[in-house]
Amino acid sequence: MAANQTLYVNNLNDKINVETLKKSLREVFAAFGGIIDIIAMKSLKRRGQAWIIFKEVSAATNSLKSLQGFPFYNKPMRIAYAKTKSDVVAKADGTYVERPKKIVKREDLRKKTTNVAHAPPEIKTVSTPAAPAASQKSIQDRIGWNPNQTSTKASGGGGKPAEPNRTLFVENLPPEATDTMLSMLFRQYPGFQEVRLIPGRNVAFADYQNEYQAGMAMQGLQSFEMTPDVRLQLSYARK
DNA sequence: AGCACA
Repeated sequence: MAANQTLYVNNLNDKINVETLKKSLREVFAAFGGIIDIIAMKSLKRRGQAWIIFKEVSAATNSLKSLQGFPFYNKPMRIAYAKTKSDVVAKADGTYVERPKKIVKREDLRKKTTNVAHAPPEIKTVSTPAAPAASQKSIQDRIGWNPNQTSTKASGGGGKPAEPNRTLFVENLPPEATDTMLSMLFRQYPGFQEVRLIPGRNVAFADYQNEYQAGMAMQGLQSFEMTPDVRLQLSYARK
């Protein structure tokens, strides 16, 4: 696909409310350059996808390469260049031509309304503050998702497992893992407080409000497949 | 799976 300053992202978790999804996408992609807009919609045909419109093609290219397969709300992102130019950029180009509005067929309306009734409940968004906004520069320096990790054996620390407590010990992270990346993952679970990445080791600690919530997160994320051959290893932290 | 522009 030809390079484009707009990226097409799919395989997104469609249980996540679009507004929070867009915010989170922005957090992650903004590390690579200026973003003009992010478009995501929740209709049947369009959910699970988003368009990230960058100011520069180079930013699109870099983020495409580095974030391919990035675990985002529990699903690896699939990223490609968008097939066509976004309206905003065409407008700026002067190449924009009005496109005929989509006719909504009665069939589609019917589907839409029936589906509302049977729609699965949305995952409630956890009311934890977003990851502290690190400076543009520092994220840029530190983010880097390398999909070709070789898996390192998680030691588990050896010895007897720690008692359940509110802090999780996270092992087997790719060396380029960042706080932003990890908070994406852990903040989906209620009670999330913060995640601390330990520099130089492929390890982090994730705090929840109590050990019960930590346990839920541990169950949910245990062995999470960061890549086909790298799985997260979670245990309670030793104190 | 699905490439939009509210």
